[in-house]
Amino acid sequence: MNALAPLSQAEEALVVAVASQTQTHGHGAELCGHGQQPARPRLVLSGWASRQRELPDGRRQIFGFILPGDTIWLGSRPRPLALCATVALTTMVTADARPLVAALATGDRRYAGLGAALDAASALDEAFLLDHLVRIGRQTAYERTGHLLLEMHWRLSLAGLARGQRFAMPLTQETLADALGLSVVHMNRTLQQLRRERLIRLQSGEVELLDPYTLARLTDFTAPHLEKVRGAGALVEGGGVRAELR
Amino acid sequence: MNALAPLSQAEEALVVAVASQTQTHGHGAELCGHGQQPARPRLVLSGWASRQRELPDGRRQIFGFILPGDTIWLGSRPRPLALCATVALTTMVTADARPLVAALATGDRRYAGLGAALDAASALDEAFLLDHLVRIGRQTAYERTGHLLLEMHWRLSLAGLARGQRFAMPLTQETLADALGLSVVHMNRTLQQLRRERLIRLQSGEVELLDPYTLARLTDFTAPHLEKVRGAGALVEGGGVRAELR
DNA sequence: CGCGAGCTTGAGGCGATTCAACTGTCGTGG
DNA sequence: CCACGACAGTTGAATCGCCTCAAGCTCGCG
Repeated sequence: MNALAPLSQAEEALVVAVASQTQTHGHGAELCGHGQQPARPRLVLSGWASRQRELPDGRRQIFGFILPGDTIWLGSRPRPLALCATVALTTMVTADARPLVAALATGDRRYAGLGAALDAASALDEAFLLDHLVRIGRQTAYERTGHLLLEMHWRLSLAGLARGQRFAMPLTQETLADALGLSVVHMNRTLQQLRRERLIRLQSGEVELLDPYTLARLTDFTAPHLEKVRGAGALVEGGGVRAELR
Repeated sequence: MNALAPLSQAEEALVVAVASQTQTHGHGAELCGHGQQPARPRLVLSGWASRQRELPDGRRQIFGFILPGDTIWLGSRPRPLALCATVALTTMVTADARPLVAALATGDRRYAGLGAALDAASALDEAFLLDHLVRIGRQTAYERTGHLLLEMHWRLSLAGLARGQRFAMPLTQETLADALGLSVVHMNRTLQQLRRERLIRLQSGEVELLDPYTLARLTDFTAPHLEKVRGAGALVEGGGVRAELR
């Protein structure tokens, strides 16, 4: 989170304090039903979730993934993306984030960094949504898949959860397919093609990008511009204090 | 706009005043380049625009359409959707909306309705983005097309720009195709199928929904819930004072 | 050991794309 | 007044990307 805006000591302390009050969600648990407000705002400490919608006949579209370090339902106002069905894809550990909301609500300027970080996160969410639309609307299965993997790597790197070009990716091919608008079978074949061309390694829930630059060129991937997302304010890259996420 | 939140007389007066200072944009004009801030916030009085992104090889994805009554770049903070390339699809007339921004910036409670309407509009924008993702990711060409037409009708009705089941739809099939992730040729054939099955009429820029209920069922369309979008505050449906848009 | 979930593979088919040509309707200018 | 080009829409034919159905595989786990 301090990669999105520099946090003061007071703010970091607050985050660490919040992280002591945890809750565990099993695989498949609904963190938020479609439409109604979720139980309470949460900070994700570990595990992956998806925001999604299902059609009456069973088709599913995943809007995006929630990764460790992300927040759920922490915006200043209700937003459709935050209100849609949110489902745990792995077992997850989350923390009750009400203290963060309370701190922000005071309007205390000591927590300005926190507010900036949340605004940046919300802007990033929206940017990912646009990328996702381009992927699904105008890219081939091959491009979509590579592009999504690069995005995941970028996000996890920002959160300090990637080791070089490798990262844990606990999603099934069915889940990836539902995110990318593909069938499971074609998802499988597409991943195999990426492996065959030595662009990725993928086994037992771990991805390695073997040639990220080529992959980025092939899939037209460019990393988000953090400066834009941060707005005019915070410009300093955050330090390394995120032990609470590991 | 007062369909999204009840506006006071002062607010309506402000909107009308703004609408006197107009500017005309030709077909194809860029209202906002990709990435950088647009010249200034604007209120659309007539004409359609699209928010879009283009890939280096020429493929184009349209994120959504901007209709008369919509605002451009009026949010409280920079948001990726508002920052992406915005192009006039017809000739447009827009008004300089800086007075509205100024009024909001005063924090004056007399302009609370205006703020609520803009928040609601922004939430609606995001909701449309999610619908768009489902369309493109998980619906057939036939479903996508019908669904989009229903959405357009709903939006135009809200703005008082539909006459019953009929409305002006000044988009080319190429534009529709780029929104729905289809080729022009297939867009054409899909529209013909909808006509053949007597679900729509479409000629010389005017659409008529011949059987909206069947169409909604076939395409899994449900109108947005205005109450949710409005937040807890404004609940009263707006009146009819929108002469400035006609 | 047997079961289930996820992954893999083949075969066949449909939906959507591409290429290419043709039509109709404008507005323009000779 | 008509020739002209530009543009949107339409149509046919061939092709391909992706889907569906179906079966077999692998692995972890009770």
